[in-house]
Amino acid sequence: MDRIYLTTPIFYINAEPHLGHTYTMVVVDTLARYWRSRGADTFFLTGTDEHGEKIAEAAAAAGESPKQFADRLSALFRSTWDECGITYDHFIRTTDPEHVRHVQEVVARVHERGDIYFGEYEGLYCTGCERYYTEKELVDGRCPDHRTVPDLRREQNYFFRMSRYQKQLVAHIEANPDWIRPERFRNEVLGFLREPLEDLSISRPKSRLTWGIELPFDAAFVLYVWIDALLNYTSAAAVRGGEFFARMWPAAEHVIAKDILKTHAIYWPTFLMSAGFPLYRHLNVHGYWTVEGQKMSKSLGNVVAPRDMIARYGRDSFRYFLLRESVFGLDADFREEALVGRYNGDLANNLGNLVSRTLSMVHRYFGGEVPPASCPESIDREVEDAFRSAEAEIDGHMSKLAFGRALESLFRATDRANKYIVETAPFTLAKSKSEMPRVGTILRVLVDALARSASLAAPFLPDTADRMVQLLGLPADATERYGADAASRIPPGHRVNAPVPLFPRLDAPPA
RNA sequence: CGCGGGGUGGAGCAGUCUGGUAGCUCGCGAGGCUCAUAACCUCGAGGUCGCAGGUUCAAAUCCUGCCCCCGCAACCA
Repeated sequence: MDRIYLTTPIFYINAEPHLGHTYTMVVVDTLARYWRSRGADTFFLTGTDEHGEKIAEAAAAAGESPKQFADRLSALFRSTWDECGITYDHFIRTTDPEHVRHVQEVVARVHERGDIYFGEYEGLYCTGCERYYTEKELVDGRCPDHRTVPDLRREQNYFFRMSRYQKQLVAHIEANPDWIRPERFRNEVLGFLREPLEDLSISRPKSRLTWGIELPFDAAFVLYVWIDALLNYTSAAAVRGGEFFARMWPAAEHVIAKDILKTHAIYWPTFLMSAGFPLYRHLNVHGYWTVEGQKMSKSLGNVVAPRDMIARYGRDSFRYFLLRESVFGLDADFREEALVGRYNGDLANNLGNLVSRTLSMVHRYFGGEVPPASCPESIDREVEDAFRSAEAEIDGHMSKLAFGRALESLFRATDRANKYIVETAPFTLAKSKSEMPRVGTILRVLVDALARSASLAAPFLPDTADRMVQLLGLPADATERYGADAASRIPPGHRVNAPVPLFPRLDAPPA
């Protein structure tokens, strides 16, 4: 696999960025950094979803035009990701003119193909919600939100012949067992698909909503927001030209949260089939975060804002916690106390301390110059092997999105290096002059271990890797290439900087 | 018979698909070291893997039944 086109959902801008969005971003950013460092042709797409009824309403409530509102919120998302150090390649907005053009082109093609027809929809409509409900969604025949009895309404709209592609979709899912992963979500989709698919209403009359993309074949309607939103994925590739599209789009890896499984596993692929595009390579579905055991919600007031966490703990610590403490695909619980525990246990005591004690000894015993490995012993190899194993394990885990496991592997290696210091006791040997060559060799092994740690940690802990590289006196791009050869570029006599604690220990979680 | 997730040493979790000495982090107890961020290292205590049956040479893992917990209005990854 030498190509990868990574996507996050484009976030709907009726809420501010929170823990959930951030998790998705961190996951994809980590994948992007990882694949880039492995030399893969990598593209990372994110953005904002800005059309639709809810945005129009929210804008009105804020006393702004929809476009003004969208500009403001989109900028907020973008700046939040910039502050988090997210390395996206393209930030798409569904209000971008190129996107609008792409959407209209594709919708026109699907229409020409005969997969869009004009029809009438009859359903139970709640005027308060401005949407239709199915009988199942109603509570005692009333709108669950407004407690009112919905009207039976008819509306004429355009429909996408989703039903036409059901068989083909089921066949694809069955032929590609890991196309939707983890498996529980694949099973859920196959469950949906046991029932006949209904065609999808893909228009809204302008009499009801104007904040959307106009249908290319009927100016009286705008496109249903989900079709508009899903097409962001191909849109961003298409604007880069046909060659880019042909090369990268089939390597698409979508990362989403479980709430939008149906749109991505059913609406999207059937629409792609109709449009004549290849399907994406994988749909990767993750779970939700609870906060201190409770559902995160505005009404409970427990929404975790990424900016607050970064301000309090730093980017890498927050990021580390999200990756280390969750299993991709399962729900996870965010507890600040646990974050502090991870910070102290893994980042400060294990990795940070290894950096500290190694550099400290290089300075104390060799004036900051990396000594030559003039006196090797067999135990030295165990440290090198630990990092080599870690690298192989990380590769295995990353291909399965097992971020927590990957980090575990990395920290097993740094832990091995910490034990090595006690086992070889260079600080004891240093008391006798004749042992100094051996002391130097031990420190050389440790400096190499630091370089390797930085290299392996870079996708997960980018700031930390940069700081380690700086402390080691290596060029800033030293972590860009991944792998165990990271160490080989440090010649004897190379000067390293004096240690600065990477992760000052935190005593207690703030209240 | 609504759907889904979960029940593994004191806490939080992994392992369950592809049965075969029950693992990780934290906490706890004892000892050690001093290069280091009150860190680090070693050893130890602590589990009938929700319950009951079944399959098997062998079950946390597969099968059956049962019990308990959580989520399923909206916001929303």
